[in-house]
Amino acid sequence: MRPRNGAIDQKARSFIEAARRDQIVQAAVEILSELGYAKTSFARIAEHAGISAGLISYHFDNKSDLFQQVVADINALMDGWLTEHIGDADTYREALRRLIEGFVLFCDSHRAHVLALGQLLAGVGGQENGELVRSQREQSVGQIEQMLREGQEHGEFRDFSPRFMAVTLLGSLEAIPGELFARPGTDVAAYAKELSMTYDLAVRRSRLRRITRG
Amino acid sequence: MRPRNGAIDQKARSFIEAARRDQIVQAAVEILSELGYAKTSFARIAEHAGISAGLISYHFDNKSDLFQQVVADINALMDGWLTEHIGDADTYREALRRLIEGFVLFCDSHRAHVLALGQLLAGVGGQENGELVRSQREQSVGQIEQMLREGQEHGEFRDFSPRFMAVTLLGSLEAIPGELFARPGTDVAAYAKELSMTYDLAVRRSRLRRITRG
DNA sequence: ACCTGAACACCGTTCAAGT
DNA sequence: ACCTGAACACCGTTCAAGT
Repeated sequence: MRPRNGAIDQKARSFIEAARRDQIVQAAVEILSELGYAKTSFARIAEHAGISAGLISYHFDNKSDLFQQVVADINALMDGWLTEHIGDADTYREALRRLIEGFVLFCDSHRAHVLALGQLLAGVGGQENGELVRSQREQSVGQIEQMLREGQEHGEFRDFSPRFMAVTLLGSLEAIPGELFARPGTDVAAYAKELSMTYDLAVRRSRLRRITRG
Repeated sequence: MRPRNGAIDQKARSFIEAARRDQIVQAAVEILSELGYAKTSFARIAEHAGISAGLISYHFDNKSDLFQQVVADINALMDGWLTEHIGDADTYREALRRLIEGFVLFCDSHRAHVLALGQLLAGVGGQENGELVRSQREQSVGQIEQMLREGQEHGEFRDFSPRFMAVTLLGSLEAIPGELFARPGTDVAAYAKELSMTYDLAVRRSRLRRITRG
């Protein structure tokens, strides 16, 4: 029958199927970033990719399935970028700095991807629509949360709710694509420095209580 | 002391037209918050309001016009709430604290409104779609930016780009509705305290340099 | 297996027609 | 002025039919 399409678990796909899915996702990213969510349709994606609209439905269960794959692919790209950027930081404080500055640089150098992602992350109200999108976001929160918690356990960060701080930081990060779009001339390096410094001030132990170190 | 909230250019409207528009906006808020953006259609809004779908098009130029009115109305509601909550704060530091905690409380006590807003703020990529939505956001950024700049001029805050910090803070604030939706049992009062403390740490002058204080 | 194009139900918008 | 319901072009999805 038809290929099983569940977005997340990588089912074994034929060479041509994998290629088609990549092609469609790529076209979706470009249309989303150029025309925005409202004007993004299967017809336009298909036209841009030089295929029929029906073929998209053949390779993806539905619109939501396609968009979830888009989000997953961009997240994977970003994850690789950030992992490489964080590298072997000696301290959690340094890792946090690199995470933040790395994210800003990623936004700057992948504007189309990050704009498309912004179009899709949207809200969290729709129940069935963004099920997997929400779980992707939950994963991002979880990764940041864990880094913050470990930093606390190593005595580098002050006492705060890691969950709360992860949500707060992620909010600040997700505001960046919109800002770069609204003000394309933004000094990205300066923005990155300001953001990492701001969160360094927000999470560090107070001077008075910082006794032990290293 | 607060900037005027230009709540959309109020065209002279008849009593019945104003009532209909309010009714339609109200229905849109409920459908958006309950079903999410994807499932929100004129047909469903009209059914929920007990009118024909054509009547919505009669009172609003188009879908975008309706949604912009929804955003404007919710923003006006929030603006009133925050203005009252900030009140006559003695210092900018205190005003910032009240702004942040007031916003968290607003999100908690107006979940439907704030969820609907989250569905609409979405991305910034679509060119014609969210024109006024973007300008509303720009206005929010501008108001926060001005408060931060004045706080700097009064020597209460450290040296940072007010524009950058406003965008960063607004990002953290806009992450709240999603978090309250994802974790309805969140301790809202504690969240508010953590957030205001976090930004207090982020913007205050360093202990060493804080000499004068009026 | 892979892909197209027609068919279907639904969408936002328009508009002739009613009050 | 206010409102309806039919008509229109477009949407996502399905599916018979082609390779």
